[in-house]
Amino acid sequence: MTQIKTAKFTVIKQHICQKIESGQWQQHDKVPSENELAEQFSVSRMTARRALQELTEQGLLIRSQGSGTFVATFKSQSSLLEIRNIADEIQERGHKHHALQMILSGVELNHEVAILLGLTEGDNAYYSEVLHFENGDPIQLEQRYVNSKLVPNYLQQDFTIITPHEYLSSEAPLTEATHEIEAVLAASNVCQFLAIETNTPCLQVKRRTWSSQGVVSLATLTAAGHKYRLGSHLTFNF
Amino acid sequence: MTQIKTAKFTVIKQHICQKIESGQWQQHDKVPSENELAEQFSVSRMTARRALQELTEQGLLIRSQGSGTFVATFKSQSSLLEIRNIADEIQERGHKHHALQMILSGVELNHEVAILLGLTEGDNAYYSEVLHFENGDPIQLEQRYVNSKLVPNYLQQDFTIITPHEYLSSEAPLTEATHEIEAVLAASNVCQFLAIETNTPCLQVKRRTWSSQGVVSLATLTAAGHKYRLGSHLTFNF
DNA sequence: AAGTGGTCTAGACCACCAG
DNA sequence: TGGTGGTCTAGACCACTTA
Repeated sequence: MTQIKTAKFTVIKQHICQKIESGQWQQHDKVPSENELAEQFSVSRMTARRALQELTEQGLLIRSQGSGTFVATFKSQSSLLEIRNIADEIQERGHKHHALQMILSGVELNHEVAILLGLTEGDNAYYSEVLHFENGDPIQLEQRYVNSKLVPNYLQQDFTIITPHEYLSSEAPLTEATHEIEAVLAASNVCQFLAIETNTPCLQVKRRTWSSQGVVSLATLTAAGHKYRLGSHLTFNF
Repeated sequence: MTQIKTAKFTVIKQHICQKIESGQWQQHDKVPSENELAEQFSVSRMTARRALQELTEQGLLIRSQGSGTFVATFKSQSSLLEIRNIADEIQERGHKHHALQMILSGVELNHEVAILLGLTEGDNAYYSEVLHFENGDPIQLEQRYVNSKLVPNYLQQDFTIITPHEYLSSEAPLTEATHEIEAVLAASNVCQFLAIETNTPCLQVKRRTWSSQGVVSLATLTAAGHKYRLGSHLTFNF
């Protein structure tokens, strides 16, 4: 049995999150100062500070030198701000989703992917390529590396009946994700899959997802620019 | 004379950025360890660590416990989850921002733009085109319609010394925004401004912003795909 | 003037990865 | 085993805000 030790700053973060989530601390309430938290949790000020700092970066808190730390405003929402299942999105548009599983296999990691997955060059992982269709029209190619240590049964799935995202969410619940969005000209084989001309601009989203155990998966989602669009809606309620 | 002191960790960050950008440190090269940087800059390890940490969060570096810190892929990157001032973003990369004001005038609204601004076809509004440069390289074209009722003095500004975003934020604080992101082939005149070939894919962000009084502005931000990238970092603590 | 956050130091112990 | 990053401490000085 491996007992994973929870860092002290994580305990403090969770404590603050719980206060906010439960409503005990409302928007724009003052939260305890670094010194108060340090004393309360019997840690150094630097450790209490880190908890406040990270929650600030995550947008839950707002800090103001000289005056204090306050609960931020809720909140941003959008398809970019949440990780959606493409099948659900398509169905919500009243359209029909289906998928083709092009590749599903083990793979030996190169240096770059290994580092991004938190593994080592030469380690084995899983790789899948799934093409998603909306009303019979190919709309998105999903190329995905999966950490085989965290999701050992990935190769036994049938991704024509469940999306990789859906399966991964059930096996290793998301705790964190990063997106990088670029406009690219897709490789010619990708263009063939998507049934577009080779000089069509494509939106490419690289998504890295974490569970509490570490990096779960590294996905490259490519879609033709004229068929697909990302949206986000932010609100700032002062 | 106000002398702004640069924090030590910022100096180290800029040094590392410069090494990467100049090509002295290539992708996946190992960068100096915390201890090496601490000695080199005569700072404590915690300070050197902070520089590496923040650059990692910004996506320029990748860290791996036990093996070291490595250069990630370098591209300009901006966050999707907050509305940032492009001049600030560029300065945080240790680069120099400047802008050219191509157009600044009154304009009669067509049907589509009028509706998006919450006005009526034929109403007058303001229109600006500003080209943003990073280290002398044209990086983003900003085309913006502005609600003249909410920001009456827009035409009197000099957008080479303050960005439209900065000015609008001071005049009509943001309460809400929407983004739509697409990959497009830019019009030929836009390509000329951005100094790119006409078949280069571009990231195009359409941003509509609200203040408490209504729709403030409608901006189309176009950037070359190979120079610019959008990023977001999500956490799920709840 | 007191309290707050912002920066920084000079140590420490640990877990992990390499040779 | 030695180097790396991850966490943590117990101080310190500064800039800023509020009273």
